[in-house]
Amino acid sequence: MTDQSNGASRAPTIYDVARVAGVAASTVSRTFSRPGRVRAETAERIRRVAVELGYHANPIGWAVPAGRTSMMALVISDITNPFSNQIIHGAHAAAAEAGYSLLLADAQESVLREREVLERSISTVDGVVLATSRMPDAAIRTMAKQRPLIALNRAIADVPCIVTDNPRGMRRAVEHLAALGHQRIAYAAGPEASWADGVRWRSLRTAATEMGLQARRIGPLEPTIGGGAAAAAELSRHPSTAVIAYNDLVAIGLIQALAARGVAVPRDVSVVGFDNVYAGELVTPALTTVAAPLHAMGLTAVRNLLAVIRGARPHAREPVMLPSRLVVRASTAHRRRNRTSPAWGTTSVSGSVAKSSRLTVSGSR
Amino acid sequence: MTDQSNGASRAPTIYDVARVAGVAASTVSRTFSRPGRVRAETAERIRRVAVELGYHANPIGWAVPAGRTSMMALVISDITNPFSNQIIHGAHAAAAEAGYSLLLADAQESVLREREVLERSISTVDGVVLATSRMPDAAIRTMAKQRPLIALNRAIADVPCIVTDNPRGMRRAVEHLAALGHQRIAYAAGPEASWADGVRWRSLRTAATEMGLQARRIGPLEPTIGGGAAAAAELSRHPSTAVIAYNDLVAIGLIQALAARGVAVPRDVSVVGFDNVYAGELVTPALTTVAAPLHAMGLTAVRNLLAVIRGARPHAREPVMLPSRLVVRASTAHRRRNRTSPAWGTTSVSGSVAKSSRLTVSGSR
DNA sequence: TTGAAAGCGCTAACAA
DNA sequence: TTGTTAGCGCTTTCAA
Repeated sequence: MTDQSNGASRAPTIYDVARVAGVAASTVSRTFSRPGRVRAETAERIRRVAVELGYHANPIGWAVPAGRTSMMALVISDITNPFSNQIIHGAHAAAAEAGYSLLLADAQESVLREREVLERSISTVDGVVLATSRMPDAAIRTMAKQRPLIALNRAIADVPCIVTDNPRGMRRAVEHLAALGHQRIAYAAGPEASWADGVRWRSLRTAATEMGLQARRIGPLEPTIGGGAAAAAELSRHPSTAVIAYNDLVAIGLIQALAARGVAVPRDVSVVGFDNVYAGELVTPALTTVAAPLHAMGLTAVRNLLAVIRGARPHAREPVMLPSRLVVRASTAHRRRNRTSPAWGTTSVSGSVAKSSRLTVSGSR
Repeated sequence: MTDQSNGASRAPTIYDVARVAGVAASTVSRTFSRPGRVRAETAERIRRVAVELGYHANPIGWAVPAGRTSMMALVISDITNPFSNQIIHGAHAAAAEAGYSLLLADAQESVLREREVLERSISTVDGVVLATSRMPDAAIRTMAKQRPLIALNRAIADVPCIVTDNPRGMRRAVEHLAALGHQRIAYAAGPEASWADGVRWRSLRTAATEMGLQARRIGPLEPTIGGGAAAAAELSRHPSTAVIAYNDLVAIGLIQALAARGVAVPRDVSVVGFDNVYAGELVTPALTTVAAPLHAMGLTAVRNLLAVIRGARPHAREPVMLPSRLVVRASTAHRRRNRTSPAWGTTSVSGSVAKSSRLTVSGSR
């Protein structure tokens, strides 16, 4: 009554093929790994038997003697974030191109889980890309000792890193807002454990100071739509005419929540995001944002990791910095000069700029 | 001058620990795999040595005798599609919860690449979730013989499948449009290799016929924003007052392209999408869509796969069907009765419904 | 409670 | 060109 129909019967091994074909196991191995070193007829016979038996080389048997698995791990702080999508895509492309498989691990914005998934996967893979890590520097350094590791979107001494030029991007954003006449800029901050958040806030303060503007900080916030909504509440209490958000999601959430309160973007407030997430083009008003080359970052991280795996010495001294640029769309506009503070709480619609946010306001009342 | 600072020195093995601790390798193994079968003192000593040496069990050594790797592959037709995001998320959650790692493979909408990545990973993993596959049924069945496999979003005889209730979802959409007074519905079709596309189109035709409506098909289209734009061109030539799109991306692209031509949604045309992608809530007008429980699908697929891996007999007879529901938002509205065909090409704005799409129109002229 | 030995699927080194 | 042997890191008998 025993029923093995489940495919539970062991897959055929190299020995099965060898036996049926009447050759030594090593010959079978050679047939697949170095063809040419096997007589054509023999190879042919072996190949036929292999197909017949449904033999497929088992890479894990191969990985033991080789000491490497041709897999790399991509540990990412939050898969849900649209931010992740393009990074994953770029990383996967570079990995596949090199014959590597990608082990994906989601940390769900939790340091604990990040460490868990990292520890589980690190010994299986030849290397690790750690994207937007929330772990402390020391923990990351420890991991980096075990396996080749590259940190993405984070700078850590003695660990090869890839970051975007946040300071320059932030400066561009501030210059843009200054040119539009804004004098006080609020920063809707991200998670405290975020390295990028720290850099962005410091860069904003520096740039603002140099240009004679005022900067203040709201948060920390969840790096999500919900976080943006929370920022709106805070912003209502202490208005600003311009806000730079930790990321696009926060910016979008902020715009929506502001709209629900009758505050229109960009009429009353200008909003700038970070990351240039796909949805940012789609929303109304389209989001002005500091674009990070997400796809390129994933790509570069994996390529550099491969180089390290193959024995290159990472120049851990200073992080590889990828350029970022300001994408100006519709969520920023001239500060209105007819009032000193924006029309918080009023619902009057007038002026030409106002038209372009009319919908959002009327739609949510 | 040889410099091994690269961490290239082999990681410590169970034998290293055994030697230093002065015990047999099997004792070290036991210490970690079945504590309790080792004397407390000995175990303690071994553990201390392990930490000291920085020993970490190598799962690939473990996988050889065990014959399983505690990894599963998720092969997905297109990572770029926001659709994928939530599926991946659900799948990862279920896998992690069971102590499994997830090997992610992107097919980039190419049958060829799909087969490649699948073949590369299939023998490494204990099972495969094949999401939105574009491969022919026969090829999938062949793969399913090699390893436990579950198809997501696709029904294949003799292969365990998980699908959403497309017919019911489509019927809801049609009923909704009929109730709004629409009599001709255009379907903006997806890729020809897409199983879901076939089901959706057939369901639309059936539902339309039963309700005495007319249905026609535009496409095939790329399942992207660009595909939606292409549909807009076609739609201009043969107007309809209502369109159901293969997915949300097509719907969004269509709405945008229509707006660029001065056709407003939902004033002139009502548009319904499929999938309930995140961005659908964010766009203007917010998208009416047939929601698939994407996260639940990823979750269910992995859980069922785990069951099969553990020896359960999959009930391959009929696919597991997850419910879908219609999410009504702002991209659908009553058909305007003051004209027989919509105001294609005109730019007049009037009526209360019109207001809610004013922006899109004015913004893009 | 511990040790010795064999074996998982594969490759590499050496012999024939 | 092919076969034999040893070994990758680990677990699992079987003895002691």
